[in-house]
This record gives sequence, C-alpha cells and structure tokens, in this order.
Amino acid sequence: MVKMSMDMSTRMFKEEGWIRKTCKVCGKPFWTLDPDRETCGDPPCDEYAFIGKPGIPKKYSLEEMREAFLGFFERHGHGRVKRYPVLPRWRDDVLLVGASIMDFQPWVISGEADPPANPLTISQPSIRFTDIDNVGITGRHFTIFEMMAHHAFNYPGRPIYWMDETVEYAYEFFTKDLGMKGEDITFKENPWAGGGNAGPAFEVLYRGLEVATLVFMQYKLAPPNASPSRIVEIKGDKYVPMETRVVDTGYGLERLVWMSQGTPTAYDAVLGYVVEPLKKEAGIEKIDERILMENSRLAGMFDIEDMGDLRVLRREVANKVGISVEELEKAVHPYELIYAIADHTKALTFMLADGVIPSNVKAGYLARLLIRKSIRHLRELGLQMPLSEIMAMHIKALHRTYPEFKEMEDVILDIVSIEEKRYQETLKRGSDLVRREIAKLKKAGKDEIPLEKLILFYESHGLTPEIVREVAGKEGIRVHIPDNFYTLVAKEAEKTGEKEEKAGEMVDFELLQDIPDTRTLYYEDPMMKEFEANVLKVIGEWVILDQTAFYPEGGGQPCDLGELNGVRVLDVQKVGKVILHRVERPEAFKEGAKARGRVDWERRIQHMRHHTGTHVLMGALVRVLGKHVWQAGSQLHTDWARLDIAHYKRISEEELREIERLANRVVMENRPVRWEWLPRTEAEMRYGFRLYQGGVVPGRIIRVLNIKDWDVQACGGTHLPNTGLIGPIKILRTERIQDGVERIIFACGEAAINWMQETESILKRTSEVFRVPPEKLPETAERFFNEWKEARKEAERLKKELAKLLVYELEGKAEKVGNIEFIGAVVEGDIDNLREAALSLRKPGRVVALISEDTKAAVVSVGDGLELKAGDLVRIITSVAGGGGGGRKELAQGKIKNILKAEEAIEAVKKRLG
RNA sequence: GGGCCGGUAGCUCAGCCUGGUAUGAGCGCCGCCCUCGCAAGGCGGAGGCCGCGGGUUCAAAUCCCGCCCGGUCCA
Repeated sequence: MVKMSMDMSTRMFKEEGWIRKTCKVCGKPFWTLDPDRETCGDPPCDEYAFIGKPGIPKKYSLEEMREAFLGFFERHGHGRVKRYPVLPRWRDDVLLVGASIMDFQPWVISGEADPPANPLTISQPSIRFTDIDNVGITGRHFTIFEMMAHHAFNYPGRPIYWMDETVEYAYEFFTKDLGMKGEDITFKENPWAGGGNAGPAFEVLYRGLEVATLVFMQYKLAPPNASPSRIVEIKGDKYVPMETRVVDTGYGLERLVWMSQGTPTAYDAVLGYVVEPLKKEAGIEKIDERILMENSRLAGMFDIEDMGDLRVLRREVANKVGISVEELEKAVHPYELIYAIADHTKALTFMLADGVIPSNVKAGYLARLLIRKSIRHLRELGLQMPLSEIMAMHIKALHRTYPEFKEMEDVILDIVSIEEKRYQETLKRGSDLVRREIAKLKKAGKDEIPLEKLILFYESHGLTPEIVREVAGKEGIRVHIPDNFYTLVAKEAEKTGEKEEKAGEMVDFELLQDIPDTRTLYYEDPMMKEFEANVLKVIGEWVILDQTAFYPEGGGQPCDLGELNGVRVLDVQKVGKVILHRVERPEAFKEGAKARGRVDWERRIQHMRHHTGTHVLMGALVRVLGKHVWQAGSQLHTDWARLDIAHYKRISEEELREIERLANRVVMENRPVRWEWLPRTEAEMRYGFRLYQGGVVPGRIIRVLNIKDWDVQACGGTHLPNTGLIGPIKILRTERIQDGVERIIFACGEAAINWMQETESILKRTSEVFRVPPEKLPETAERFFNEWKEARKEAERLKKELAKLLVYELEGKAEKVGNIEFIGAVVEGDIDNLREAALSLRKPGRVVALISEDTKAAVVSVGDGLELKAGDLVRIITSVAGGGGGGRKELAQGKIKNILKAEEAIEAVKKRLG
C-alpha cells in the first residue's frame, strides 16, 4: 500500500515557470507565478481583494459569463450540452443534482452509456442544502448555483485529455478571455475524495476567492479483495485505480460574476432583480455599503457552523466599522433575510419547474422547507407580499435562458400559492394550540414553556420556537430558546430503530455464471401463447430454458403463470439476464430435454391490458393536470391496477371524468404501440427525461415504448400492439397516499367490465332492499337513516321514562338500616335504566342497590355524607352472586353471574350497612 | 423510508394519563323575552355510530393491536 503522493506538476507549470510553494499559514502546497507570494490564496490565509475593486476588467452579467465560458470551451473542441433537470430522474441515490458530474453518474462513468459529447461543456444548476443556514449571511453561499464545467471521460484505450490540458484551459480562459492577472492566480493542491471516488485536485484561487475546482477522478473505493499492490490511501480510505478516468471541473458562475462586479455580496451581483424590489417594498434604510462589504470580507474568512460563530463574526465586523453589535445586527439582518429569500425562491423555481412537488418526503420536503423558510423571512421583514409574486420575478428574469419556466409558470405559481395557504393554516392551527397550552401552564402557575413542549411544537406541528415565542409573548409567557435547539431536536430523532435486512436471491448468483442469457420470446412477440425450448439446467425447483415466452416479474408487472410440459409453473423470476421458472414437479425436467410451454393467457392478457392502459392513462393525466405530473410508482394485477403520480392537490371529480374520457378516446382511436431498443444517451436526447417515468432503468440500451403521439416511456413490460386491445379503461377511485402523491386505482378490459357489472348488481340488490329504482336510492337511504336516528332517540327517551317509573315505584320501598336509608331491589331493565334510576334516587344519607333480573346488571349509588364507597358495595354483590364490577365513591356498576342469588346479594349489602 | 401529533356536536376543542352518567365547553343554529328595529344581554331548545375494525374487561371515547384519514419533523 502506498500513501498518495501524487505528482501534480503539469506541463504548464514546468514550461511557464510556475513555482510550487507551501502556504505559510495553512501549510498546504500551491502553485504560483509570483516569486514573492507566501500564502495559498484561500481564505482565511488570504482576504477577499475584489470587493469594491472588481478582479475582472469587464462587468459581466450571468448570461454573459455563462456564454463566455461555454463559448470558450466550444471553441476548444467541447460539445455544448444542455443543462439537466435538478431532480435526477436517472438515479435514485440522491435527491437533487448538486454538481455537474452527477448528470453523468452512474451510467456514463461506468461506461454503460456514452456521454452526449466527449469532451463536453455544460452549465448545470446545482442545489445543495448543506450550507442553507449560511445563505444570506456570508455573502457567498447559495442553495442554488450554476456549476459551469468541462468534462472529459477517458475510457480505456480512448484517452481524451488529463491534467496538463485541464490546467491550461482554465488558465487560458481566466487570463485571456476574462482578463484576470496571471500572477494573482494560484493553483492549490487539494486531493479530493467523495461519493466513493477520489483523485488529485486543484482549487483555483484568485484575489481570495475560489473560482474553480479541477478534479481528476481516477480512484474508486477498494473492494475488500483488492490486491494490496494496487491500493492507495487518500484521507484515510483505501482506493484502487479506476478504468475510466474522468476530468471533473466546476467553475462557480455566480462567483465569477461577483468577481467581475465587485459588489458587497454575490447576491447583489446575480439576484438584484429580486433584492432591489424587496428592499424597496420593505422600506429598509439604506445602510453604508462599507458595512456590507466589511461583513462579506470577514465572513469570507469564517466557516459559520453555529450561532456562536455568527456572534464572533458580528463582533469583529462591529469593531472594524466602529458601531455596536446591536446597531450592526439591526442594519444587516434585513438584508440577510432578503438575500436568503431571493436565493431560496430561485432554487424553488428550478425545483418546481423540473417537477418537484412539495410534500413531506424526499425532494418534495426540501421544496416545502424552502417555501416555509422564505415565508418566515417575509413575515420577519413585515412584508405582505405573496411568495408567488417573487417566484414570478425569477421566471421573468430567467425565462429567456430557461424557457421551461414560462411553460410551467401557471403550475409553479399555483403550487406556491397553495403551499402558502397551507402554511397559513398550519400556523393558525399551531398558534391556537400554543394558546391552549399556555392556558394550561398558567393554571399550573408556570410562566415559561418547557423545552420538551417546544420540541413537540416543532416536530409534530411545524412551529418553530420563534413563532411560539411570538404567540407566547402576547400572553406574557416566557420562552427560552437554546442556541443548539435544532441540534437537540436532531438528537431526539436519532433514537430510531434499525432497518431489516433484505431477503437474499432465490438462487445463488454464482450457480448461474456459465448459463447463457435467456432469449426473451415475450419481447419478440408479446402475443405468443405457446413455445418450444430446450431445458438448460434445473436448480432446485427452478427450471432454466434457452428461451421463454414467460414474462418474469419486474417493473410492476407480475410474472406469467401457465404450464411447462403440462407441469404447473408457479413463479418466474429474472436473475441477471437468466430467467428462472419455478415448477410444481422439478423432477419431471431433465437437462438437454425439450420443453413445451403454454402461458396462462387470461392472466397475461389482463396484465398487458393494464400495462398499456397505464401508459394511456399517464398520457391523459399529463394533458389534463399538467406537465408536472410524473409517475411515482405502479403495480399491475389481473383484476385491477394502480398508478401513483406526483400531483400537488387532490384530483377533482370533473378532472377525473375528463381523464377517463380522454383515455378511452385514445383506446377507441386504436393508436399503434411501438417499442424499440435505443442506446441510453440517444433515447434521452430524443425524448428527454420524461422517459424515466417508471424509475431508474439499468443498462446500456434501454427499451422505449411509444404510443403514437401520446406517451413515450422507458419500459421493460409486455404491451399490446395497439390501444384498441386494451378495452374499456375505468377509474375506480383515487387515494392520497402522501402529500404530493395521488394514487389512481383503475381497471381495464374484462376487469373493467367485471367491475361495472359488480357495481350494477350492488345497486340492484340495494334497490331491492329499499324497493325503489336505483336513481331514487340516495334520497331514500337518507330518509331511512334519518328515521333510524329518530327511532334511536325515541328508544332513549323511552328508557328514561322507564327509569322514571322505576324511581316512582322504588321511592316507596325505602327502609331504615341504622341511620342509613336503604333501597334495595331486584328489578327489570338494562344497565342504563338502572343507572338512571339509581342516580335520581340518590340523595344524602341514602344507599341504593339495584339488580336487574333480565340483564344481570347491578348498580349501587351512595348518597353524600356517608363513609361508604359504592365500589365496595357492588363488590359485595358480586362476591355473593358472581361476576365483577366496580366504580367510584358515589356510583358503581357491575354484572352478576347467578341471578338466583340476586336477593341474597341485596341482603348482604343491607347487612353491611347495619 | 423512519419518527412524532391528532381524528369527540355544523366549527374550534375539553374529557383519555388513573376505564365506571357525554348534566361536555365556547362559537354557530332554532325559538322565546327585552327592543320601534338591529346588536348586545337573558331564558329555553335542537344537534354525537367519541374515524373504522378487532381484542382485553362485568364495563372502553378512555387500555392494547390493525386499518383509514389529516397534520408535522427528519434522512
């Protein structure tokens, strides 16, 4: 094993007289042209030196800088690639795209898909939540930024370029095209590791700002059995060389624009179209720009990780500009809120345009987080402006670069408005809750809300402690919020259990190593019902053939059943590219023998109807509800199917009818359904990421299913050759399975007919019961229900009457036992009658004991002023007559077992009194 | 995917911990009184499958399990 000591001297460094130095502050190595330089250029070793004096001669806008970059690399042989969606549909290991290289993981890097160009250049909007608390404060952190990049994929035997060229491109672009000063540029060596890959890397620094990172991905995490001679160690982990070496660069678009403008913060440079109107609207005082500049400059030197760090920063800035910390806070805070709002809403615009639906899970939750954070900031600023208005500013400013914003504008604004309303309701509900809690606390004589309540309010009701304080303040209750509140919340959440292990494969993968791929007859002819094949192998109860028309379970479609040589097939699964058939009598199969297969066609054709029907329905959903609708899952059965879609509100009855009508129209139009195998990248370029409706699809070539002019998806299922064969499509019902996800349950073909007949027969049977025609059922049922309620009330009233009679009758039976008045009797009635009677007979100094001979209920009441407890007396009854019971001091009830002992039990109670 | 909170009258909720009468509370609704009329006030009244299903118990709104619905936090 060798520790990594990579030679990072490139052609340019050697030929152009660059010097490798060690930073006298941080001790890290860096390259420079300036013989007098002693520091690496990276804060905190160096300070920002461009605020107020731009480091680039010409002032650039976002668009100009992006074009300068992409244009430069295009001129240098790179293919220009359109940005990818920020919601990565092509992978399921991350929630959002946080870097340009993520566009090409895992398929391009693993070699399973070709890059759209090689080398290529791209400007990729990237979203990261790790620094969200710093956004607005430090002047440089964003949740959304554009990572401009040039990538080269060096596949084995097909090298493109590596370090020498990368460093030269960067230098040429910065100095020639942007006019930066070469001697102020430093290349800091900073080996990089992350996401299972690693390699040497340079940070490119200029005037105290990191403007680019050049990473050379050439190692991957070592597998356990890696030979020790190949292993290198980076940052404590073991790696081995990769077959494909990737040039992964990242140039901060916003930072370069900032550099060219020298504004106090990066936000002023790129988000002015939101920042300026908000400042005006909020009516905040214009502050001395020097304060913001000083703040940015010093913030550049800090890594703010908690409130403590922020306080240190505040103190230093206040010192430097000569005002108090309070004055500084008051002046700077509104700016910080506005900056954060501008950034968050921009991130949101990208997320919503790319199909993220706010919800309580995954990326949807992050969208909701941004919405709520922005709303809170607006509240704090005292602004009444709806969030959608700010979203509209982004769309207006950015739609020339991103026309998809305009296309989605209505949906985006609608989503934000709905979310805003929803949050208002949450806050309303929440403050009511807090007020009730406060009333309780006041009763208990407390004047402070305990911490565990604050955590409960936040975790269960979405109320931040600041909001709780706001409400409590009005009621005169104190709220103490610890600095580490959110850390405490996180600690609470850590107390969660572990996950269960997934069950293993049904057949050991090793055993299938030498078996050739099974020929998939169901793809060649999806209507094939019978076939012949050769038995290749029998493993346990699984039979492997050279070819099969049995569809194995996958993609939400259940496997086919049927017969092989007359033996029942119980299950069909796919392991790698080998298909396994589990049969009832495996001993009937010999390797090398012929086999004749027959697919259970009733089952299979229903699966196909439902599968093709799903795609037809999907097309209708997108057209009626909007382009934000994506498939979030689906499962087919023989008699019904379900389709889960991303949508931000419940689907209305009218929409549902429209969807159903549209889907059935496409059926009746009998549109052709075609499928073809396409290389991944080609399919993506031709149809876009809408392909990945069914989730991530593996493989170099993918199967694309195309319903003419209606719907295109990557899909591995079996389909009908035209839509007419689906038969009727009937939506049965919808469910909301979680926020932002609607489930549509539907049936196609015979299943739809069955369902309609079933419904009709339910109606018929019900009309027979009520003896009215079906169309009169609703009102009739209502009438019956009302009459039933009336009758129930009448029964209750009669019960009370009965109790009154009992009371009247029993009143005369009172007898004296010592100085206690006693009424004991065996009567008729249920427990409610008895209780009612015992209660109305109850008066000071009197004990009533009643037992019902028909229901075996027993009730005892004890009047005020007596030492006796009703519960004890009822236990005397049950000890004599069996059963059990109990109750309070004044009233107790129970049930006895032996009615013959009822009189005796009453006597026992009487004796106890005496 | 994991966790937490909630579902009781038309609405907002109390009661649940510690099983034993739903006199439930406020608002709203209806009637009467007061008033020229309205509001306010006073008096009276209607309005509950205590989310659904199972279990424990003599007894469940209350305890246990499952499901459905709503809310919310985290990854």
